[in-house]
Amino acid sequence: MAERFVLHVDIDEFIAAVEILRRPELRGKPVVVGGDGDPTKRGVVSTANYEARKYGVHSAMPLRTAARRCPDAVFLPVDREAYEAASSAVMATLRSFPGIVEVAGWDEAFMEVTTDDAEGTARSIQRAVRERTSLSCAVGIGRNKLQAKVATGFGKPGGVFRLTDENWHEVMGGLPPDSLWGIGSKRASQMAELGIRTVEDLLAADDALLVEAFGPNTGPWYRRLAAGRAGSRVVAEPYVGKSRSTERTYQRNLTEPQEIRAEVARQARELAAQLVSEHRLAVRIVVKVRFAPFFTTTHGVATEEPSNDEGVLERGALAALTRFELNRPVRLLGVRAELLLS
DNA sequence: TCTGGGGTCCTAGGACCC
DNA sequence: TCTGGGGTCCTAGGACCC
Repeated sequence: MAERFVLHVDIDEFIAAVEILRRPELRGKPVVVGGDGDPTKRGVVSTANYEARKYGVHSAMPLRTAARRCPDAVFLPVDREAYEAASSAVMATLRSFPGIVEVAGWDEAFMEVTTDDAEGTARSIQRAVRERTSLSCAVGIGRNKLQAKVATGFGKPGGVFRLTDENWHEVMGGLPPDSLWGIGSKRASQMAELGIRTVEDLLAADDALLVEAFGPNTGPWYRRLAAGRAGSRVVAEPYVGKSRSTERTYQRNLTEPQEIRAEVARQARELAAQLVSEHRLAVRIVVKVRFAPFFTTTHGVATEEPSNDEGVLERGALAALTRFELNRPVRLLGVRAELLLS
């Protein structure tokens, strides 16, 4: 009997894999992609391949740390366009299967399928992706997005794993809460202080305690995560963004107010051009300043009217900038536009 | 040791209104 | 002298994800 399943497809070491496809001589060597490819500069690892991970290199690690842990690694710059092209090829392959495909990032997607052989379907997907893109993927099988997403982690690399109500408790019960999709390390530490050290503990936790610690919506939602019963429907419609932003970390800290203003103005104009090309209008402009060593604040202003005019965005950003006390060195500046939802 | 860039969603406090 | 309670909006910050 055909049943409904949610699958989660996740390309193995996606960015590194795309790079190695066009530089076959790198296969088998440790490869780290991040920043502009110079590991002496400010920047972090986007993806490391499995050879580099053996040395303890992982995503979001500072490039300098990665270089120290694995000095022999090949460091490559991020090339968005190449990954977007590879991603499109993967998604087109997934859409060739019957069912709903929801893109969830460059290298992952959810699918809602109806089948009497979920594992067989997952294997067919893996075969098609490999044939058409030369990329390898893991597939998680669940009854909702949460189960499918968590399942994929057990299938990596290249495998298939099923996680449903039948085995959720057995597989997840003893794991720490940050094994769940939506709970990170900060929440896990806070939970540990409350005596919640496993998914099972979280499931058994007192609702009032969770509400007090994490808020009226988030607290109960965490318990649903622990039960493996959360996640929205799989939808094919592309997501309509609510904001657009640009930001930049400078290789040397900025100290001159004039230079800081010029950079914020430049980013605001760049953002305006992006909004024009997407036919979107900003209703609010928010400026972000990260002071050295690493302290971040934001201030925003409403635009006089919804707009994507270069002058309006620049004036808004500069107005927001006046709310900061620029008395310390600045390592990052950013401008975000909150968009009119039509 | 040093910590990117692009996003989303939730929370909490204060303003404001009835 | 003392001033309730609820709703909504705005704003900044924090957590999380890829």
